[in-house]
Amino acid sequence: MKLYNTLARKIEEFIPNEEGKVKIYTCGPTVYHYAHIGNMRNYIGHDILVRTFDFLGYQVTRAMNITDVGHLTSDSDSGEDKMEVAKKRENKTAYEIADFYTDAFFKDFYALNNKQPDIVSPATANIDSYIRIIEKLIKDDIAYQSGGNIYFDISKVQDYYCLTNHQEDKMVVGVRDGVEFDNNKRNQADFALWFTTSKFANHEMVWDSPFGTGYPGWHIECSGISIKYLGEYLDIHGGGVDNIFPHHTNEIAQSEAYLGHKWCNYWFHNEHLLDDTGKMSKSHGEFLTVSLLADKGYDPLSFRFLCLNSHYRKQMLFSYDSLNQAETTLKKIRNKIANINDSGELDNELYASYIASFKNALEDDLNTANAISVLYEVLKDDRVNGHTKLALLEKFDSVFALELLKEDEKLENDAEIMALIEKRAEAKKNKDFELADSIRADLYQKGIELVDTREGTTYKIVGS
RNA sequence: GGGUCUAUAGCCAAGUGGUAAGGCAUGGGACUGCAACUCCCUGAUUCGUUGGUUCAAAUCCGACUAGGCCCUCCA
Repeated sequence: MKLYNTLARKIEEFIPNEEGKVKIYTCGPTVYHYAHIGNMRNYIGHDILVRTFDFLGYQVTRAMNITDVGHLTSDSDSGEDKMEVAKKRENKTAYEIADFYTDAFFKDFYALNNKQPDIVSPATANIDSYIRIIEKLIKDDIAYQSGGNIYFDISKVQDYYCLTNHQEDKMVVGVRDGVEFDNNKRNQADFALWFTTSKFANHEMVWDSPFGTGYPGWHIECSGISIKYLGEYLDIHGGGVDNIFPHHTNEIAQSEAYLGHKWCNYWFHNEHLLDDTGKMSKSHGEFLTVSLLADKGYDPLSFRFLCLNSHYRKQMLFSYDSLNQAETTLKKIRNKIANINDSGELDNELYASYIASFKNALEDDLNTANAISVLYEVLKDDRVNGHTKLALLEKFDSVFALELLKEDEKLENDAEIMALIEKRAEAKKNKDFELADSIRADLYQKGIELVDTREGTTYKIVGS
């Protein structure tokens, strides 16, 4: 299995810490707002990673956090907490906000057929882990207290910028609005591990700690949760590319300073989804969620398919045009598969050969576009009998998760529909096409589409 | 300013030194009473521009152009 490793800035052979097992950590959602489809592309990327390891026979353990403790809008003393902003906006408690958006997130997450991570844990449920790490860092003189907060001193670690190649003296402070210089820090790039009440008057989410009543900084949660549930040695840690700096950089610094050894070997980053205004974000452009696409009549799996047609490390421009294409194509594929007769014995040779092609594509840094090409080859290959095709497609779909073999639903009024189909057949036989067409049109109005085949007429739900 | 990534047909894209996969759309045909579904046929003398290396370059190197992302909230 070859994977691009951000830490090495190249594609590398994946070697797990423990043979046959892989531990994966995914940076989860912040839950003060809806997750848009750009966020979801990242989770689809991780899902393909996990399912590929499943397919290859690894035993996967994956953890994901839910960031339910607010993040500041700035790193300095000023700025507002995002959860507090959401509270004002929606007139709810911070915990109500977090619950609401967590539910919304998972609704969309599962609509895309993403596998449930083995461990999902909210930031607020692991405060003890963060305190343990921070205490050790203070004891080791790597973290320090200043202005009521605890900061991580980046000058105490070797190669702080290992993920990015940044040169400190060339960095610009406050490139973005709302980011200000924090005078409490010893070094410009130091980051907060713990905030105390001195910084925020009405902060609802606070906990007691040896450093004062307050709340954790926004990098410590992932280290804390990962180490707590996945142990001291992690195989793969992932997220969106914008997490590389500072979030993942800081995670490496604090985790390795705490553990005293290398922590995670592979860093997996998904590129962004763009719209015509640039990076898809919560603040500009059309705020699109999976639920909104579903409301517009799209199958959420069409979006998944769209993502699989591209590569996770390539920026992808979202447009309705491309989504429509994806939806059409996915329907065609499902139709073709539905027309395959489950005949013949399993052809072991052809089966193995196509599985190998499929595996090759995925092992090449998750080349899903090529894996999909293998799917087309199977569909078109006359040498492969129906039974073998279906077996292959089922196996492929364990990674794609596009419900390629979804059975058409039988409706409750099946008998009624079959009677009408018979009536239409009779009418066609009598060349009464007016009646035949009106039956077809009526059923279409009710959401039932008739499909004429050589073997007779069947039906399906319109749009499926 | 620094770091980093990308550029292949109308669109999505594969390609990692040996002469441009695949899909969608388009156009034509078969099937059909007409449709839908399905099937067959149909596309790039050329890979952002420009130098160079090589017998050979979309692939390697340099320059340029355009765009994205990061530089302490962001997937």
